[in-house]
Amino acid sequence: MDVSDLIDPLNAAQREAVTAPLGRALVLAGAGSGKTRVLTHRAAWLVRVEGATPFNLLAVTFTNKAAAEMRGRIEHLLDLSSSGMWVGTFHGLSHRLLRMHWQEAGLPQSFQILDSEDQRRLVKRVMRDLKVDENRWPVRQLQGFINARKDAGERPDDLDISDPYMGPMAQVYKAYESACQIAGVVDFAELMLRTVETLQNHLELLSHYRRRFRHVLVDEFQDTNGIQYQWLKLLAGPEADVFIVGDDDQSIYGWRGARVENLQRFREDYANTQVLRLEQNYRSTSNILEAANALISRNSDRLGKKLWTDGAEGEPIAVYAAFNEQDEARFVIERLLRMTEDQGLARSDFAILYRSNAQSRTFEEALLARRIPYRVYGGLRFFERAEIKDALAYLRLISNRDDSAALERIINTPTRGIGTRTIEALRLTARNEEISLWAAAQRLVQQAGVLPARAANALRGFIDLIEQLAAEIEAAPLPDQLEVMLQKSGLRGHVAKDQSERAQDRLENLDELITAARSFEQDATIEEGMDVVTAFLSHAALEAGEGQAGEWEDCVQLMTLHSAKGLEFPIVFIVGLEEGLFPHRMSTEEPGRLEEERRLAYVGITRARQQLILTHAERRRLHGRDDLGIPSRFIRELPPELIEEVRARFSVSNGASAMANSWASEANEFSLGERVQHSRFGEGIVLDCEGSGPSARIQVNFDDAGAKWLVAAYAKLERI
DNA sequence: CTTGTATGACTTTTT
DNA sequence: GTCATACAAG
Repeated sequence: MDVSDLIDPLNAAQREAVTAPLGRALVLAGAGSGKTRVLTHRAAWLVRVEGATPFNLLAVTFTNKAAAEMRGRIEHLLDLSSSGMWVGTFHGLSHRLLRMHWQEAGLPQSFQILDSEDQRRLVKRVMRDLKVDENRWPVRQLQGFINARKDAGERPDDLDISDPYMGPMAQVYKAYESACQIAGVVDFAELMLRTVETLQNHLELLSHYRRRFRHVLVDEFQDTNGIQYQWLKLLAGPEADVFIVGDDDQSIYGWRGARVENLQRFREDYANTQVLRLEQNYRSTSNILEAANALISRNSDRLGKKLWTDGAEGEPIAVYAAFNEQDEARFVIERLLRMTEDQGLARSDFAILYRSNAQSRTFEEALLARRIPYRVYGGLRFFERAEIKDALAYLRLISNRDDSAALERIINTPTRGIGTRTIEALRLTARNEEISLWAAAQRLVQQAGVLPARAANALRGFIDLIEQLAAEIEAAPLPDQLEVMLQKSGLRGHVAKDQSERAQDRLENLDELITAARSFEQDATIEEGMDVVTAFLSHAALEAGEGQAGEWEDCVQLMTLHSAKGLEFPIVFIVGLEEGLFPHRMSTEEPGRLEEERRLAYVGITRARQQLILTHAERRRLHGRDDLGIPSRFIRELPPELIEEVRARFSVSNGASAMANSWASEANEFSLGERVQHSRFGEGIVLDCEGSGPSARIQVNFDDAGAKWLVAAYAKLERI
């Protein structure tokens, strides 16, 4: 590919970014401004024009999906089928470094990765051992605390143990850390922190990588947290060429430790940073863009950026006030069906976005009832399913007997007569001797009289089982290892006898696991010195897989606003725009968190290419109770001239919601289901309304004359 | 030790 | 409404 092919498809601003002189460049790239394109073209430019080799590049993002896309596009631009490029996620690349330098990192060679669930279990275990009151310090909170400390780069010794509140938490952190070390496991945050520490403590390694990675590229920089920033600063030394791309307006992961300030900090830490802005949007109509601009302009402390387009104005933004969540779903689906017919759109052109996962259910039910194929993103992923994790825990234990987290998971799964008393005894010994549960088990089995005979026998049976499995499957291909293990451990039988219709699903999942192992063994490139089991287990933890199959099918897309980031759709519905839901109740108190909610709304709006439809419900059943919904402030913050109220109705009987709706003062006044009288057609029931102002139309099902659409301004309907 | 029922919590989520 | 956990009974 020619260099001009690299440059020609770009606009002036993009071109300036791609061809920026070596040094530090910060690209503030608005939604839909072609940031991924700029990043990948920059990488190709470095190789083509600046004389870099792919070997000199380090390109980092957050998700596996984004990393895969980035790699694919760069390789395509460079016409390479594979390369020595380090392109990946922060965690994936850290993992790679730790595998290569496990000794320097102080880890066992076959260390394993704890996912969030494993981590929570282990934190809980540690808290019980320390007799920390779980009512006062909920496990999740402690887990969050530990991760937040690690994300900030802090170890227990950096904390104040004497503080009455912090103290116990710091102790749990410390005990958790040593439990991980004994078991030879690391959590996600540890991957980052341990990498940073390893590089800091081994300057020869650091300078090796700095010499190698002369060009560092980072996407979604606004999502970096403290430790990731440190990580980048370490690897991108003073000499490196650094190219970062981000958008402060799309920072929606502050609650998980992301620090937008890192964008500013980068400018301060790296002198002579060239700041470039990409403000031309190629995605959305100008109506959509203007709405997004108006909304986000209400936030303070922005780095400043205003999106524009020379595209068409497009449709106004439709706002629909539903009575309840069923009506909301009905409206969305009817709209959707009508648009597929009228405009020849595919189902996959529609996205339904919501604030929280619980909202998907109503839409799923409605779609199911109409037999419209759909796909829900998020939810339980493949490698997170209980039966899969049980199976993997056997592999973990076989490959590392000290992995106590794995042992606890399966010591009595399937049930083999090892109960809490026995496990309690193991823990006591393990804690006193500072050894793993496995070592404790061996010790207790050998010492007669410590355990009741029956428990000792059961435990011996378990130890023998693991040893036998280990001997038997050693050196076998991975899928065969799994097969033998599933059979001999009794896990498959255990899953099969679970009497619910889910048993079948679970068995299929286990088969799917074997299939996954087979294709992994065939396709994956495994680092030198890493055995295939370790690689497979790491893969399972780092890439938990999709939640649902069937990506190829043409279906309506349902997802949270968070998971929509980075995607785009011709038609976008944002539903549940009510105070308390979106912005979420828990984020309305602090101004900072409210602004993050607003950015989330901004992200949602800018997903839409052609049309944006917003809905809110007056009543909503949430957590099993009925709630009255006030339309979200985010609707009010949009310029009224860009909005078309599809039908705003007032529930006259209800003072609170009528007041809530008072902002929509020009809307017509009939409710769905209300009985009305017409001079010619007689009595009927309001079925539907559309539009607002003089052109508003209303559909009434008359008792005698049947369903009719009427222009509200002329129909002179009277409420009965 | 297993099973069933009561209780309470309950944004967002990638790695 | 649903999920996970806690506790009591079998």
